[in-house]
Amino acid sequence: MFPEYDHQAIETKWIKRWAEEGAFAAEIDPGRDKRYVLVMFPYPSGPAHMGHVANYTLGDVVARYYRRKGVGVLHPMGYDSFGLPAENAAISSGVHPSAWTRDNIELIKADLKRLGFSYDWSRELSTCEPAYYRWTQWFFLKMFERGLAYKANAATNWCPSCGTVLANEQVLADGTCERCSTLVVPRWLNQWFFKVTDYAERLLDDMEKLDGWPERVLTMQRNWIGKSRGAEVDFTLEATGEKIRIYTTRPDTLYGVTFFLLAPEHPLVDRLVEGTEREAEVAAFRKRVMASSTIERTALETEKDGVYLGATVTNPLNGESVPVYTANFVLIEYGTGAVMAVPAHDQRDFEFARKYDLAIRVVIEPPDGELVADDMTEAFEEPGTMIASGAFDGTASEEGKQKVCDLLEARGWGARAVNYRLRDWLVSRQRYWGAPIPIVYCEKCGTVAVPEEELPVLLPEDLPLAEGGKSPLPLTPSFYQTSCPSCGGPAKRETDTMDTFVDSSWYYFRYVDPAESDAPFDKEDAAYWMPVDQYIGGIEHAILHLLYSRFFTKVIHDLGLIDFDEPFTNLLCQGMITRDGAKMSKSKGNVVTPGDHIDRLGADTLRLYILFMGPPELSKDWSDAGVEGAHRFLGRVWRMVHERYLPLRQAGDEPDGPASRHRAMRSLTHRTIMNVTNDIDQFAFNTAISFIMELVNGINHYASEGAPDAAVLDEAVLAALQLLAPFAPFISEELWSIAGKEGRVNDLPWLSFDDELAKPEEVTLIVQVNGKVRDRVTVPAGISDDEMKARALEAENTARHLEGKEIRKVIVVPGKLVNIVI
RNA sequence: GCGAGAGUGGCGGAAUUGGUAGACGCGCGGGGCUUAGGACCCCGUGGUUCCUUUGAACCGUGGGGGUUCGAGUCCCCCCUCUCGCACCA
Repeated sequence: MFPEYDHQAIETKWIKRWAEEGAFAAEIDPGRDKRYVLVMFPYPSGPAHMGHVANYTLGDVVARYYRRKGVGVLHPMGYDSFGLPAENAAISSGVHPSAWTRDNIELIKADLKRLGFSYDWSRELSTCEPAYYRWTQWFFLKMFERGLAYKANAATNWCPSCGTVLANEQVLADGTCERCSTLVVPRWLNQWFFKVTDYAERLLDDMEKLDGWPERVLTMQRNWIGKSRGAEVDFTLEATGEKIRIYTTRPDTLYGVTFFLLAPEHPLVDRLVEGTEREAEVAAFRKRVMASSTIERTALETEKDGVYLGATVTNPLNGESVPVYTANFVLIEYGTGAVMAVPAHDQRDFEFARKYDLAIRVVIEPPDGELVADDMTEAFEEPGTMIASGAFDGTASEEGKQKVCDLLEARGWGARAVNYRLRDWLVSRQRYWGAPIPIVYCEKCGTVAVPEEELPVLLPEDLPLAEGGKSPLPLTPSFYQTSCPSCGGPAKRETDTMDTFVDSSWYYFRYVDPAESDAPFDKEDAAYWMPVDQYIGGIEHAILHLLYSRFFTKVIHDLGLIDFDEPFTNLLCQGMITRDGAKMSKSKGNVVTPGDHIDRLGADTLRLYILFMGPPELSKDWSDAGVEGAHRFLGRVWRMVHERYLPLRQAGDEPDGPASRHRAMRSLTHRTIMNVTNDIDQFAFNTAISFIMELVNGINHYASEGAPDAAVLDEAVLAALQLLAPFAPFISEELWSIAGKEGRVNDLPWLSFDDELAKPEEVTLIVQVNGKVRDRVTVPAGISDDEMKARALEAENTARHLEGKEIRKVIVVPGKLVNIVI
């Protein structure tokens, strides 16, 4: 008898062994190719969940594979450890965010270690540690120096539940907070921003370099940046003669302007109605609009609404006078906050015109006929031919755009312009558990940067949360009272902290040298390891984290610290793990905890199953029965070594059966090496595993049908263990040593295969008659087309179908198929 | 509405360049071992029909057309689902 497969003992043993032997340390070796394999670091909110297991297993298999391919691998791990959940936990349970966070780091770390991930643990980092956030603050200062960090009044997204402002990217499509699902409301506040818009063009253009990224992520980023080309045009306010600038993408429709719109927040609105009978009405209107949530205001279904402002403007192109309204659908933050309205060719303007009985003038004629304004049911927004447009009549609208722009520029009425939907990144948060913004306000000197050598601005970790979960920082004089770095006089610190997305926008640089104390990272180390060769993470970060990281990398490039400007060469977006088709969540009660499965079935089983479930990028539904199957397979591998392999080495019987039987086994072995290698290269782990399963089944058959050839069996079993090692490293390592082999299987060079051996000796020839499969014939591999034809024609079942028929054509696919056309 | 992706057995999913549809696994059925159950091993498993058997025929990759000797794969039209963006002028 042989020992049972005791996954707990085996896994405990090898975790310890690998740690003692420093098996996964990343070392710089300029003579060797490198791979930086990174999986998005977790937010430590408790033990690991299945999404973590799926993500980190993927990364680990890739890292282990590359290591065995002989390249230097950097595979690090850390924690995104500042953030709101820590404060929410503090509110509900009274634990300090700092303690809560550090406890959770220990919980998730324990799970990550149990899963056998091959991290270089010496590089572990945590964004809430002063040694780390010191450099987050340093980057803020660099941004500030370059005018990329600025403070401004702006309409912000306020989450009433989180009690803080949010970045645009953190507001979901339904207008709710991405963290707590509360409806976000607008607030006009003085806040810190990063000038991402300065980089809009580069963020867009450089996507060309990202051919290792999924197309859908690039599309999402492209849409988010939202570049549009058009023109800015100055209209003249008739009462005062001052110019009001608008932005339009349709300069070709300038002759169709019949009214003019201002965003309710536009500063001109107040001035126009001040002291008039409309003042109260307009004020009430604006109050109503601004009070509605972002979602209400931006929903397509929201009815067009507006108020006449009692003013008129002149259209520079035709000198016409049109009325000025304020309207709910005009956004202050896009373009200039003022819009020319062309109801015939813009759906929103059309609806507004119908509601307020304003003129509709057709100036673009559709290719297929005339358009009558009174009969229109919707705006005509497609290209056409310009009409009722003076000298431009008869011009195609696309061409007209250019010609009108030429005229605008020639006359000084306007100019070509580009606009982006992308807004500057709002980075200040009225929260406690984050990196303090390193700024001081002095009555004399104004806004002053904290000098670099005074970093970090330490976050006091002994403060309880204030009333209602608010940040204690503004209430703590020992924190905010300071002296001005410039004049030495009394000054007040900024009490806002940074958005946690700032912390995570540069962490991958820190891993190259997390102990570095003179800089955020060592330039030479970064030159070796960066950029990240393979980044892996959830699709939910397609915009937020990935866009911010790209921005940071470009800034770091411009600071002269690196000579590349994209952080992630290849990106794999992992699908979600669901249960019964639904996202796992505590409220639904469908959470599957990895820890339980590791205890019961082992980390190897869990790793293997989660990869076997399906392609990485697909979302996958968890099955308890399925995971049992993976465990059963590992049991078969265990028995294969103990029942088939070990006894044979003692017995040494003469091999049974013809040479072809043994040659077929070798062929399967080599074919499996080929297939598994190809599949891992393409991240097709599910099929790679199924090939290993076939090999193991094949070995068991081979060894049970008669005495195997010792060398053939040796080759097959050892190959199976080596191929299995990246997926199930513990059992592979254990069986490797049980098989009496030296060293760690996880360190062996990746297997190569023999092309000739990988080809089977015999192939099944498919015989079709008129495209329908009628017979299968086993033939030697590599026979000629003529022989194939002959064998096909004499096949028994084929002959029946050919009886009395005339053969018109025979198609031969070499080595595969013969199709007889009758 | 715009953009991206996907529809294959009871289930998860396989199928270079068009060339055996359903690999591998789960589940299910049958058998072995066992006092019994579990575990394990062996066999079977898309549907329908026919046959005593060996077996055979037809249907079958969301629906409908098409190209081709041959279509899950290519082309056209349609349906459904998922995800992202949605008053950006």
